Amino acid sequence: MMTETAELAPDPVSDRVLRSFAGYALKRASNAVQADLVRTLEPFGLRMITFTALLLIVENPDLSQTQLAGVLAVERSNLVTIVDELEQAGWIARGQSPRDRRSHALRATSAGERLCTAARRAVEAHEARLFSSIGADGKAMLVNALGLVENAGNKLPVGANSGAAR
Amino acid sequence: MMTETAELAPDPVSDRVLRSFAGYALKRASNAVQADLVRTLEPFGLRMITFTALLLIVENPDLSQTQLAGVLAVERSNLVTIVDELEQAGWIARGQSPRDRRSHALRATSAGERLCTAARRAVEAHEARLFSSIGADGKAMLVNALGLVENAGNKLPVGANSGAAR
DNA sequence: TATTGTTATACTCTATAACTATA
DNA sequence: TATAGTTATAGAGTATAACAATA
Repeated sequence: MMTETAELAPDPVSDRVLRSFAGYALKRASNAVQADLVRTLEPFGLRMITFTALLLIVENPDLSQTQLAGVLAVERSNLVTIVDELEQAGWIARGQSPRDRRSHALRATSAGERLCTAARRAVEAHEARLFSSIGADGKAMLVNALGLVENAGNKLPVGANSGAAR
Repeated sequence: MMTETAELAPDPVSDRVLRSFAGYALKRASNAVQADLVRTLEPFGLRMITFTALLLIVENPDLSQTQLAGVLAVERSNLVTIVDELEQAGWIARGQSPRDRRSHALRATSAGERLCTAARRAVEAHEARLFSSIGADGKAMLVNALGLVENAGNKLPVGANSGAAR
Protein backbone atom coordinates (compact mmCIF):
# COMPACT_ATOMS: atom_id res chain seq x y z
CA MET A 1 0.00 0.00 0.00
CA MET A 2 1.19 3.52 -0.70
CA THR A 3 2.17 5.65 2.25
CA GLU A 4 -0.09 8.58 3.05
CA THR A 5 1.13 11.60 1.12
CA ALA A 6 -1.34 14.29 2.18
CA GLU A 7 -1.85 13.68 5.90
CA LEU A 8 1.77 13.78 6.99
CA ALA A 9 4.29 15.86 5.06
CA PRO A 10 6.67 13.50 3.25
CA ASP A 11 9.46 15.27 5.13
CA PRO A 12 12.11 15.01 2.41
CA VAL A 13 15.41 13.71 3.74
CA SER A 14 17.96 16.52 3.89
CA ASP A 15 21.31 15.82 2.26
CA ARG A 16 22.54 19.41 2.25
CA VAL A 17 25.60 18.61 4.40
CA LEU A 18 26.56 15.90 1.97
CA ARG A 19 26.13 18.27 -0.93
CA SER A 20 28.48 20.79 0.66
CA PHE A 21 31.34 18.41 -0.08
CA ALA A 22 32.95 18.88 -3.50
CA GLY A 23 34.17 15.27 -3.44
CA TYR A 24 30.55 14.19 -3.33
CA ALA A 25 29.68 16.24 -6.43
CA LEU A 26 32.75 14.78 -8.10
CA LYS A 27 31.69 11.22 -7.36
CA ARG A 28 28.11 11.78 -8.50
CA ALA A 29 29.21 13.37 -11.78
CA SER A 30 31.78 10.67 -12.38
CA ASN A 31 29.22 7.93 -11.76
CA ALA A 32 26.72 9.52 -14.15
CA VAL A 33 29.33 9.88 -16.88
CA GLN A 34 30.65 6.33 -16.44
CA ALA A 35 27.10 4.96 -16.57
CA ASP A 36 26.44 6.77 -19.83
CA LEU A 37 29.75 5.56 -21.20
CA VAL A 38 28.85 1.97 -20.35
CA ARG A 39 25.57 2.38 -22.25
CA THR A 40 27.50 3.90 -25.16
CA LEU A 41 29.94 0.99 -25.42
CA GLU A 42 27.45 -1.81 -24.81
CA PRO A 43 26.19 -2.05 -28.43
CA PHE A 44 29.78 -2.59 -29.54
CA GLY A 45 30.25 -5.51 -27.20
CA LEU A 46 32.83 -3.50 -25.26
CA ARG A 47 33.23 -2.76 -21.57
CA MET A 48 35.03 0.40 -20.43
CA ILE A 49 38.20 -1.51 -19.68
CA THR A 50 38.19 -3.50 -22.93
CA PHE A 51 37.57 -0.32 -24.94
CA THR A 52 40.46 1.41 -23.25
CA ALA A 53 42.72 -1.59 -23.77
CA LEU A 54 41.78 -1.86 -27.45
CA LEU A 55 42.37 1.85 -27.95
CA LEU A 56 45.84 1.61 -26.43
CA ILE A 57 46.75 -1.46 -28.47
CA VAL A 58 45.67 0.25 -31.67
CA GLU A 59 47.74 3.31 -30.81
CA ASN A 60 50.74 1.32 -29.59
CA PRO A 61 51.17 -1.82 -31.70
CA ASP A 62 53.24 -4.69 -30.30
CA LEU A 63 52.61 -3.56 -26.75
CA SER A 64 53.35 -6.18 -24.09
CA GLN A 65 50.78 -7.17 -21.49
CA THR A 66 52.90 -5.82 -18.67
CA GLN A 67 53.19 -2.45 -20.40
CA LEU A 68 49.46 -2.39 -21.04
CA ALA A 69 48.69 -3.29 -17.44
CA GLY A 70 50.91 -0.40 -16.41
CA VAL A 71 49.08 2.29 -18.38
CA LEU A 72 45.70 0.87 -17.48
CA ALA A 73 46.64 0.69 -13.79
CA VAL A 74 45.39 -2.88 -13.66
CA GLU A 75 47.08 -5.93 -12.16
CA ARG A 76 48.75 -8.11 -14.78
CA SER A 77 46.73 -11.05 -13.54
CA ASN A 78 43.48 -9.22 -14.15
CA LEU A 79 44.62 -8.09 -17.57
CA VAL A 80 44.63 -11.69 -18.79
CA THR A 81 40.83 -11.84 -18.87
CA ILE A 82 40.65 -8.51 -20.66
CA VAL A 83 43.09 -9.58 -23.37
CA ASP A 84 41.35 -12.97 -23.63
CA GLU A 85 38.05 -11.19 -24.24
CA LEU A 86 39.47 -9.04 -27.03
CA GLU A 87 41.33 -11.96 -28.59
CA GLN A 88 38.37 -14.34 -28.54
CA ALA A 89 36.26 -11.71 -30.27
CA GLY A 90 38.90 -11.53 -32.98
CA TRP A 91 39.79 -7.90 -32.36
CA ILE A 92 43.40 -8.38 -31.28
CA ALA A 93 46.04 -11.12 -31.52
CA ARG A 94 48.76 -12.22 -29.12
CA GLY A 95 51.77 -12.17 -31.43
CA GLN A 96 55.17 -13.41 -30.36
CA SER A 97 57.86 -10.91 -29.50
CA PRO A 98 61.01 -11.36 -31.59
CA ARG A 99 63.24 -10.49 -28.62
CA ASP A 100 61.66 -12.19 -25.63
CA ARG A 101 59.78 -15.45 -25.94
CA ARG A 102 58.04 -14.87 -22.63
CA SER A 103 56.21 -11.73 -23.66
CA HIS A 104 53.34 -11.22 -26.06
CA ALA A 105 53.24 -8.53 -28.73
CA LEU A 106 49.65 -7.33 -28.75
CA ARG A 107 48.32 -6.10 -32.07
CA ALA A 108 44.85 -5.19 -33.27
CA THR A 109 43.35 -7.10 -36.20
CA SER A 110 41.74 -5.13 -39.03
CA ALA A 111 38.35 -5.99 -37.51
CA GLY A 112 39.62 -4.65 -34.23
CA GLU A 113 40.80 -1.44 -35.86
CA ARG A 114 37.44 -0.93 -37.53
CA LEU A 115 35.59 -1.56 -34.28
CA CYS A 116 37.91 0.80 -32.43
CA THR A 117 37.27 3.60 -34.90
CA ALA A 118 33.51 3.17 -34.66
CA ALA A 119 33.50 2.91 -30.87
CA ARG A 120 35.76 5.92 -30.61
CA ARG A 121 33.34 7.99 -32.68
CA ALA A 122 30.50 6.93 -30.39
CA VAL A 123 32.53 7.86 -27.32
CA GLU A 124 33.33 11.25 -28.83
CA ALA A 125 29.62 11.79 -29.40
CA HIS A 126 28.95 10.76 -25.81
CA GLU A 127 31.52 13.29 -24.63
CA ALA A 128 30.02 16.04 -26.77
CA ARG A 129 26.57 15.20 -25.41
CA LEU A 130 27.59 15.24 -21.76
CA PHE A 131 29.89 18.25 -21.75
CA SER A 132 28.04 20.49 -24.19
CA SER A 133 26.24 22.31 -21.35
CA ILE A 134 29.49 23.84 -20.10
CA GLY A 135 30.92 24.91 -23.44
CA ALA A 136 34.42 24.43 -24.83
CA ASP A 137 36.17 26.76 -22.36
CA GLY A 138 34.14 25.31 -19.51
CA LYS A 139 35.33 21.87 -20.49
CA ALA A 140 38.95 23.01 -20.76
CA MET A 141 38.77 24.63 -17.33
CA LEU A 142 37.09 21.57 -15.91
CA VAL A 143 39.78 19.23 -17.23
CA ASN A 144 42.48 21.57 -15.92
CA ALA A 145 40.87 21.77 -12.47
CA LEU A 146 40.44 18.00 -12.36
CA GLY A 147 44.12 17.54 -13.13
CA LEU A 148 45.10 19.82 -10.24
CA VAL A 149 42.75 18.03 -7.87
CA GLU A 150 44.05 14.64 -8.96
CA ASN A 151 47.63 15.74 -8.31
CA ALA A 152 46.73 17.10 -4.89
CA GLY A 153 45.13 13.75 -4.06
CA ASN A 154 48.06 11.68 -5.22
CA LYS A 155 50.69 13.91 -3.62
CA LEU A 156 49.87 13.16 0.01
CA PRO A 157 50.66 9.50 0.54
CA VAL A 158 49.48 7.96 3.80
CA GLY A 159 50.19 9.62 7.11
CA ALA A 160 49.07 13.15 6.27
CA ASN A 161 45.76 12.97 8.11
CA SER A 162 44.90 14.85 11.27
CA GLY A 163 44.95 12.74 14.40
CA ALA A 164 41.64 11.02 15.10
CA ALA A 165 39.98 9.31 18.03
CA ARG A 166 38.10 6.06 17.84
CA MET B 1 66.85 -9.21 -14.69
CA MET B 2 66.26 -5.59 -15.57
CA THR B 3 65.32 -4.82 -19.17
CA GLU B 4 67.91 -2.89 -21.16
CA THR B 5 67.26 0.80 -20.77
CA ALA B 6 69.99 2.37 -22.87
CA GLU B 7 70.16 0.17 -25.94
CA LEU B 8 66.52 0.42 -26.93
CA ALA B 9 64.48 3.51 -26.07
CA PRO B 10 61.90 2.56 -23.41
CA ASP B 11 59.29 3.75 -25.89
CA PRO B 12 56.80 5.15 -23.40
CA VAL B 13 53.27 3.98 -24.06
CA SER B 14 51.17 6.78 -25.51
CA ASP B 15 47.85 7.41 -23.82
CA ARG B 16 47.19 10.78 -25.41
CA VAL B 17 43.94 9.61 -27.05
CA LEU B 18 42.69 8.46 -23.69
CA ARG B 19 43.63 11.76 -22.14
CA SER B 20 41.64 13.64 -24.74
CA PHE B 21 38.48 12.35 -23.08
CA ALA B 22 37.14 14.54 -20.28
CA GLY B 23 35.37 11.53 -18.76
CA TYR B 24 38.77 9.96 -18.25
CA ALA B 25 40.08 12.99 -16.36
CA LEU B 26 36.89 12.95 -14.33
CA LYS B 27 37.33 9.33 -13.35
CA ARG B 28 40.99 9.75 -12.46
CA ALA B 29 40.29 12.80 -10.27
CA SER B 30 37.34 11.09 -8.63
CA ASN B 31 39.41 7.99 -7.85
CA ALA B 32 42.20 10.07 -6.34
CA VAL B 33 39.78 12.02 -4.15
CA GLN B 34 37.89 8.92 -3.03
CA ALA B 35 41.17 7.20 -2.15
CA ASP B 36 42.22 10.15 0.01
CA LEU B 37 38.78 10.21 1.63
CA VAL B 38 39.08 6.52 2.50
CA ARG B 39 42.42 7.23 4.16
CA THR B 40 40.85 10.16 6.00
CA LEU B 41 37.99 8.09 7.41
CA GLU B 42 39.98 4.97 8.24
CA PRO B 43 41.27 6.18 11.65
CA PHE B 44 37.66 6.76 12.71
CA GLY B 45 36.67 3.20 11.87
CA LEU B 46 34.39 4.52 9.14
CA ARG B 47 34.03 3.57 5.48
CA MET B 48 32.74 6.12 2.99
CA ILE B 49 29.29 4.59 2.99
CA THR B 50 29.05 4.29 6.78
CA PHE B 51 30.23 7.89 7.20
CA THR B 52 27.60 9.12 4.77
CA ALA B 53 24.91 7.04 6.47
CA LEU B 54 25.89 8.30 9.92
CA LEU B 55 25.90 11.89 8.70
CA LEU B 56 22.41 11.53 7.27
CA ILE B 57 21.07 9.88 10.41
CA VAL B 58 22.50 12.64 12.59
CA GLU B 59 20.93 15.28 10.36
CA ASN B 60 17.60 13.45 9.99
CA PRO B 61 16.75 11.71 13.25
CA ASP B 62 14.22 8.84 13.18
CA LEU B 63 14.91 8.15 9.54
CA SER B 64 13.70 4.76 8.29
CA GLN B 65 16.01 2.33 6.53
CA THR B 66 14.03 2.58 3.30
CA GLN B 67 14.36 6.38 3.34
CA LEU B 68 18.06 6.15 4.07
CA ALA B 69 18.60 3.62 1.28
CA GLY B 70 16.82 6.06 -1.03
CA VAL B 71 19.12 9.03 -0.37
CA LEU B 72 22.20 6.86 -0.36
CA ALA B 73 21.17 5.20 -3.63
CA VAL B 74 21.80 1.80 -2.10
CA GLU B 75 19.61 -1.32 -2.18
CA ARG B 76 17.66 -1.82 1.04
CA SER B 77 19.16 -5.29 1.32
CA ASN B 78 22.68 -3.90 1.23
CA LEU B 79 21.85 -1.18 3.73
CA VAL B 80 21.28 -3.82 6.41
CA THR B 81 25.01 -4.49 6.73
CA ILE B 82 25.77 -0.79 6.86
CA VAL B 83 23.27 -0.14 9.64
CA ASP B 84 24.46 -3.28 11.45
CA GLU B 85 28.01 -1.93 11.36
CA LEU B 86 27.01 1.43 12.83
CA GLU B 87 24.77 -0.16 15.45
CA GLN B 88 27.31 -2.75 16.60
CA ALA B 89 29.86 0.04 17.08
CA GLY B 90 27.34 1.82 19.31
CA TRP B 91 27.02 4.89 17.10
CA ILE B 92 23.34 4.53 16.18
CA ALA B 93 20.32 2.63 17.47
CA ARG B 94 17.40 1.00 15.67
CA GLY B 95 14.49 2.54 17.55
CA GLN B 96 10.91 1.48 17.01
CA SER B 97 8.64 3.71 14.99
CA PRO B 98 5.50 4.77 16.88
CA ARG B 99 3.38 4.56 13.72
CA ASP B 100 4.60 1.48 11.88
CA ARG B 101 5.88 -1.55 13.70
CA ARG B 102 7.62 -2.79 10.57
CA SER B 103 9.99 0.12 10.19
CA HIS B 104 12.95 1.19 12.29
CA ALA B 105 13.56 4.75 13.47
CA LEU B 106 17.29 5.29 13.14
CA ARG B 107 18.88 7.64 15.62
CA ALA B 108 22.48 8.44 16.47
CA THR B 109 23.74 7.86 20.01
CA SER B 110 25.71 10.59 21.72
CA ALA B 111 28.89 8.64 20.94
CA GLY B 112 27.75 8.55 17.33
CA GLU B 113 27.17 12.30 17.30
CA ARG B 114 30.60 12.98 18.75
CA LEU B 115 32.23 10.68 16.20
CA CYS B 116 30.28 12.30 13.39
CA THR B 117 31.42 15.77 14.39
CA ALA B 118 35.06 14.69 14.57
CA ALA B 119 34.93 12.78 11.28
CA ARG B 120 33.19 15.68 9.61
CA ARG B 121 35.96 18.04 10.65
CA ALA B 122 38.53 15.64 9.21
CA VAL B 123 36.58 15.41 5.95
CA GLU B 124 36.41 19.20 5.75
CA ALA B 125 40.18 19.33 6.21
CA HIS B 126 40.56 16.72 3.50
CA GLU B 127 38.42 18.84 1.18
CA ALA B 128 40.41 21.97 1.94
CA ARG B 129 43.63 20.08 1.26
CA LEU B 130 42.53 18.63 -2.08
CA PHE B 131 40.76 21.65 -3.52
CA SER B 132 43.05 24.42 -2.26
CA SER B 133 45.01 24.44 -5.53
CA ILE B 134 42.01 25.75 -7.49
CA GLY B 135 40.89 28.43 -5.03
CA ALA B 136 37.43 29.20 -3.74
CA ASP B 137 36.00 30.40 -7.05
CA GLY B 138 37.64 27.54 -8.87
CA LYS B 139 35.95 25.14 -6.48
CA ALA B 140 32.58 26.85 -6.92
CA MET B 141 32.89 26.72 -10.70
CA LEU B 142 33.99 23.11 -10.53
CA VAL B 143 31.00 22.08 -8.41
CA ASN B 144 28.69 23.98 -10.72
CA ALA B 145 30.16 22.35 -13.84
CA LEU B 146 29.98 18.92 -12.24
CA GLY B 147 26.31 19.45 -11.47
CA LEU B 148 25.59 20.33 -15.10
CA VAL B 149 27.51 17.31 -16.35
CA GLU B 150 25.73 15.02 -13.90
CA ASN B 151 22.37 16.29 -15.09
CA ALA B 152 23.31 15.80 -18.72
CA GLY B 153 24.30 12.23 -17.93
CA ASN B 154 21.13 11.41 -16.04
CA LYS B 155 18.81 13.09 -18.53
CA LEU B 156 19.31 10.64 -21.39
CA PRO B 157 17.90 7.35 -20.20
CA VAL B 158 18.66 4.31 -22.35
CA GLY B 159 18.10 4.36 -26.07
CA ALA B 160 19.73 7.70 -26.87
CA ASN B 161 22.91 6.23 -28.33
CA SER B 162 23.94 6.39 -31.93
CA GLY B 163 23.39 3.19 -33.87
CA ALA B 164 26.29 0.80 -33.62
CA ALA B 165 27.44 -2.32 -35.44
CA ARG B 166 28.75 -5.41 -33.79
C1' DT C 1 -2.33 -7.13 -1.77
C1' DA C 2 1.77 -4.07 -0.67
C1' DT C 3 5.68 -2.66 2.14
C1' DT C 4 9.71 -3.08 5.79
C1' DG C 5 13.50 -5.25 7.04
C1' DT C 6 16.03 -9.32 6.27
C1' DT C 7 18.65 -13.43 4.28
C1' DA C 8 20.78 -15.74 0.63
C1' DT C 9 22.90 -15.50 -3.64
C1' DA C 10 25.34 -13.98 -7.70
C1' DC C 11 28.08 -11.05 -10.48
C1' DT C 12 31.62 -7.55 -11.26
C1' DC C 13 36.10 -5.40 -9.85
C1' DT C 14 40.08 -5.60 -7.66
C1' DA C 15 44.15 -7.48 -4.99
C1' DT C 16 47.50 -11.32 -3.65
C1' DA C 17 49.99 -15.55 -3.89
C1' DA C 18 51.95 -19.06 -6.43
C1' DC C 19 53.14 -21.54 -10.62
C1' DT C 20 55.69 -22.14 -15.67
C1' DA C 21 58.64 -20.84 -19.01
C1' DT C 22 61.76 -18.10 -20.16
C1' DA C 23 65.63 -14.57 -19.32
C1' DT D 1 67.76 -14.74 -9.46
C1' DA D 2 64.22 -12.00 -11.81
C1' DT D 3 60.52 -11.26 -15.16
C1' DA D 4 56.10 -12.33 -18.41
C1' DG D 5 52.09 -14.44 -18.49
C1' DT D 6 48.93 -17.29 -16.13
C1' DT D 7 45.82 -19.57 -12.61
C1' DA D 8 43.37 -19.69 -8.42
C1' DT D 9 41.37 -17.33 -4.83
C1' DA D 10 39.57 -13.92 -1.75
C1' DG D 11 37.62 -9.45 -0.70
C1' DA D 12 34.94 -5.53 -1.60
C1' DG D 13 30.70 -3.42 -3.88
C1' DT D 14 26.38 -4.04 -5.95
C1' DA D 15 22.02 -6.23 -7.76
C1' DT D 16 17.95 -9.67 -7.51
C1' DA D 17 14.78 -12.94 -5.48
C1' DA D 18 12.33 -14.63 -1.76
C1' DC D 19 10.68 -14.75 3.05
C1' DA D 20 8.28 -13.21 7.78
C1' DA D 21 6.00 -9.62 10.04
C1' DT D 22 3.06 -5.98 9.48
C1' DA D 23 0.13 -2.64 6.98
